[in-house]
Amino acid sequence: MPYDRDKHGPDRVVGPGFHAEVFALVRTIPRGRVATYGDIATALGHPGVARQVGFALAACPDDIPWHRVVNARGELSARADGRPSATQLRLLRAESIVVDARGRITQFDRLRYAALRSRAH
DNA sequence: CGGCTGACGACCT
DNA sequence: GAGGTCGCCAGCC
Repeated sequence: MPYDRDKHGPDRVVGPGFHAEVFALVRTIPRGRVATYGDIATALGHPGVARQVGFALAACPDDIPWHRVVNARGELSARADGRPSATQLRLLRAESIVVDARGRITQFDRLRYAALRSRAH
């Protein structure tokens, strides 16, 4: 899915090129591992803009492993319809990541990609 | 200009 | 654990 400003908003958050930086970082998350929106924001030097990271991922290209990004509680974030993405769930399970009935990733702490964890300060 | 809205999150009851 | 508050940024009334 190509970037569509009308549907996905500005390709500019906390400065020009924010979306591209988010995509580049998400691409580094290994198969079978996950990261949080906040981890991405903090790693880019902008702790606190986790929401904007989510916004950016809504517009990401197909070759970005966006499904490996979940919220800080290790759950698949809800979409506009109030429910998590079935596609995200399928892609995660395809990587042997276990998601329980409430949408939470089992062993989240262990699967969280260390290289992107809160390196702020 | 003012208020509302998000694939969020840290804090406080 | 379940709720509520507030900060975050840009777009759109």
